[in-house]
Amino acid sequence: MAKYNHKEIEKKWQKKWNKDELYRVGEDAKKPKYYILDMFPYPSGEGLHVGHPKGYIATDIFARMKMMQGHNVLHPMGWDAFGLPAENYAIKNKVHPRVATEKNIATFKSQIEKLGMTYDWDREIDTTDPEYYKWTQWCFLKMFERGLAFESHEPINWCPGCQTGLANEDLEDGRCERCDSEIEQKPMRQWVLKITDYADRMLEDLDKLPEWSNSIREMQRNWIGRSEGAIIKFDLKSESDHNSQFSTLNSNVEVFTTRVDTIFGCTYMVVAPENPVISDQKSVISNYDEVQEYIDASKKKTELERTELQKDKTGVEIKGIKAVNPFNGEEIPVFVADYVLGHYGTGAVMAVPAHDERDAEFAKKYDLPIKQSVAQTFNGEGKNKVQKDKPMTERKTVDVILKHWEKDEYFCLDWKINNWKAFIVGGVEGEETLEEAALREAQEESGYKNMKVIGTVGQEIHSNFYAAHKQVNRNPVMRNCVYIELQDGERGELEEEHTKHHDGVWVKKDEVQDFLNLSEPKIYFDILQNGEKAFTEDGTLIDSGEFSGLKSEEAREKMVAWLEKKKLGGKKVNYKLKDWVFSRQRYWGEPIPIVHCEKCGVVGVPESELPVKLPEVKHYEPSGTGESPLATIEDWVNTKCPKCGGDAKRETNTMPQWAGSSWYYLRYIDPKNDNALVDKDKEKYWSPVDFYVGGAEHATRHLIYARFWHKFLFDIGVVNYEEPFTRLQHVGLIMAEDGRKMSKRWGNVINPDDIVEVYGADALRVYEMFMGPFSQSTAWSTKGLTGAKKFLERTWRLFEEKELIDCGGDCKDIPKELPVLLHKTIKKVSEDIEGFDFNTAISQMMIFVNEATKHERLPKEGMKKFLQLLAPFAPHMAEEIWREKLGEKESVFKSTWPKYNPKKIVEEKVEIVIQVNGKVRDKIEMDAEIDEDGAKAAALESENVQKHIEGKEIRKVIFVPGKLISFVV
RNA sequence: GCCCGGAUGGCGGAAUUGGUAGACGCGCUGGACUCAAAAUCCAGUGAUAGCAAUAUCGUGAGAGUUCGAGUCUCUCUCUGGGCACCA
Repeated sequence: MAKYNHKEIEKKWQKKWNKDELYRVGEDAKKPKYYILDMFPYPSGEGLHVGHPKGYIATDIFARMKMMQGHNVLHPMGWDAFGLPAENYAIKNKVHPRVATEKNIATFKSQIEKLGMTYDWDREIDTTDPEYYKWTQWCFLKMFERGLAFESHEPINWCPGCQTGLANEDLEDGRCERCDSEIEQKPMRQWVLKITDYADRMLEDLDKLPEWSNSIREMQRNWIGRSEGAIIKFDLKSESDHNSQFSTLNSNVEVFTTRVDTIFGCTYMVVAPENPVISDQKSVISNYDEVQEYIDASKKKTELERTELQKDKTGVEIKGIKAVNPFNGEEIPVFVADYVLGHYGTGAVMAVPAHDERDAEFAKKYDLPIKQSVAQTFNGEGKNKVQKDKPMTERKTVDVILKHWEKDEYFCLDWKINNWKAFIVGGVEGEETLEEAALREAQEESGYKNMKVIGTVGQEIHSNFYAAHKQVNRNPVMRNCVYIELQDGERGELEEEHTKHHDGVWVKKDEVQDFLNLSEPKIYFDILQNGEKAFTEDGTLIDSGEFSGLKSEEAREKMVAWLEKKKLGGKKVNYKLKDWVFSRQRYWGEPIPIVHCEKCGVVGVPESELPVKLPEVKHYEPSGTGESPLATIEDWVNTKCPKCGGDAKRETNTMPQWAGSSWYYLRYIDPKNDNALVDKDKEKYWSPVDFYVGGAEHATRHLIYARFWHKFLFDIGVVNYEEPFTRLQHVGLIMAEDGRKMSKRWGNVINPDDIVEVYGADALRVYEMFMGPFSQSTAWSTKGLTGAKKFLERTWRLFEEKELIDCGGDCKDIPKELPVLLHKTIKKVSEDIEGFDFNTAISQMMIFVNEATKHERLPKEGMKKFLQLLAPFAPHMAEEIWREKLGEKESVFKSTWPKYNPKKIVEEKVEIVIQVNGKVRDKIEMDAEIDEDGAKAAALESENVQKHIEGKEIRKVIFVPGKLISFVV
């Protein structure tokens, strides 16, 4: 052995491990199993760049440690190979996608193998292999049999670039995720999977996944977008020509709302352009042409345009009809506007501009009435809390915002008792209007004479509190606010009753918010400055008939019950998640195993005839007519109906790329089984996937689909547990050195093959794990890579140049700090690999190597343990030293992972920090077990501590054993 | 707009329950070796003042709690990600 030659070593051990079948695994009841999984890659034509294997390196390190800890580890790899790029490449270069795919897989595999991975290649899978997609088709048939896969003619997302329909999950900001084309809505025949049937279960079971990050669970919750509300029927009335009276039509419109409690504030209704009520009522709509014109215009807009213009809401009143609010019988106008979406809820909403921002915007633009029905509510806290045994009184008050006659200042009251800081507030008496009361109060409390009422500010607010000085509850105080401007400074004498409790002060505009200490005046002043926004939170119902006075939540329950009793609607749950549009009009995907028979209709291909193989075609181009290229192959399309034997045609749509990846992790368990998707016993042994590692971009696509698919397989008894992935970890990207994403386009791609050639696979592995926290994205640095390489070389030299002393477990003549450090290192590296904190694990190993380098003689046993820790990170180098230098007979990966001895990481002497008033003044070495008195005595001997304590009294001593002692003087 | 993260030296990043901020690596500076360079090794490296001991300041900004705050609370700024007219 001499110089560290990575090229020789790495090739040598890769060959040897392969030959010895080191990574082959089978079911072994004696060992605990561990299934660790990488998200399998799409084998693109560009090959891997150094960022791609980051996750694979991490799982490999993890897998190796688990192996050494005695687990039976399943760590497989495969290819998600159906998809558009291969097909587009085929179109361009006239190469069959199969050929291009095979070539790409070979490239990927060779790149991955050079990194020294533990993959069991006997279990390799490829989603484009008919033996694999047979089972994808089988899953589809099972869903079809249970009504979960069905044909639909609803308009779907159509990508004009890719010439295919897409699922919602394939869009990004209204554009095609793949080619960036603007998406159109196109009605066409589609296969759809009823994923919404599983929405609630997918939502609930997120709580069973504590080892998933909160952020991804939150993302899934948002994507599923469950909202609970009510359906309400509004009867329609039409205007008769003669007397402009409205008469009841035998028809109604259903709206969906989550805020039925605001319904007394509903002042109009809006239906989506797609809502069929418009054409149904054509005969009674007096401006039908205008309405139709609006609908046509909004149909021309793409979804993107409709949402991009979201600030500017447009709409047209549908004249000749009115809707009737079932709660109060009010007749309200009906509008058509494209801010209401056809595909969500019922495609119609009750508009409550006082309590919904979008409705408010529309109402302001078209000058529609705004009517408050829910009051913002404050409840007193502490001393101000309502006391049940004291009398309850209602009271109506007005807050007065009084502006100075020439300066930008406002008149406020500084209360001597209560410490309130507020505007003038007074009761509204008898028949007084708000304005009259405000004017009277302003004059009484301020003494100024000439003032002008400008208008009211904001909505009614309710306050519930206990007024201690009167010993009654104010329950509620219904407050409003009036804005008044002084005309001049003429002022009379103030009566004593108005000065004894508070002083009047002028406060500059910018300081008013800081001055005020009560919520209600703050809200009013904010509205005066910044304009009014709809109040969209819960509160107390007002002007809502029999429901007045209820809290929003209680009101919703009672109102839904009322609707159900009267058969005018009821409870309803809606989801943002849409059913999964599952057919693609492209070639390179799994054929959907369905035939269309003239007699029998849609018939599933019998299981015995699976797989339905993808036929050879001359052209892969999409037809553009919404049919897949398969439609042109007559002898494939024309077939016999499996039911009646008559003429039938095959389904020519193919499945989306997500299909094969929705269940692939199950096939690794039993990749060659021809009789079942997976053998039941094997499935029981290996599943679930204990740990799943991959990119965050799949949080709402692959991971939604796979969870759905898995739950379906659970329901039909293929798997024995409900959630496929127990622990989930995201890989952070590796950016290029210039901070941009690595891409052919920027010319900043680094190929791992080149790095392996120059620096070695081990250096690349160590570097990528050392770059930073695993889930964080970090820029590549070739300088940083040399640091990793240097660390490996220093480690190599340790075994090359130092004298290794073989003295059993317990060496007397070696530096005593080394065993302590070793056991600390064992602890840290083991825990950090488990937690995926590789950067700190490596840093700890560096500390160990730095210390060991200082000594000439090292304990052999300890150094072996260190080598075992290093082995998962730098497997080739570790194996070389283990076998060739230390002469071990078996692979280091067959050795047993070292355990740390808790007793050995306790140091005898520790540095105790001495603080005076929280500042570090000295550090003294003491016995680790020293008690407070001992530490205190030692600390007080320090010169520097004495200097800071001198002449002062020690008031308190805080002692943290083994850490610090702190004096407060 | 809403929901999650994040902000620490020249750079990547460390820091159990609040308890020595800057571990480890890169870079930089000086030195050793060398005819010289590379490689390697040794020392130094948050800022300011000082020969030094040491002192003061310092974890995006501002307030607060505490003997003590990168860590906890509130407000704000910037930034990454997700969702977005979802009624």
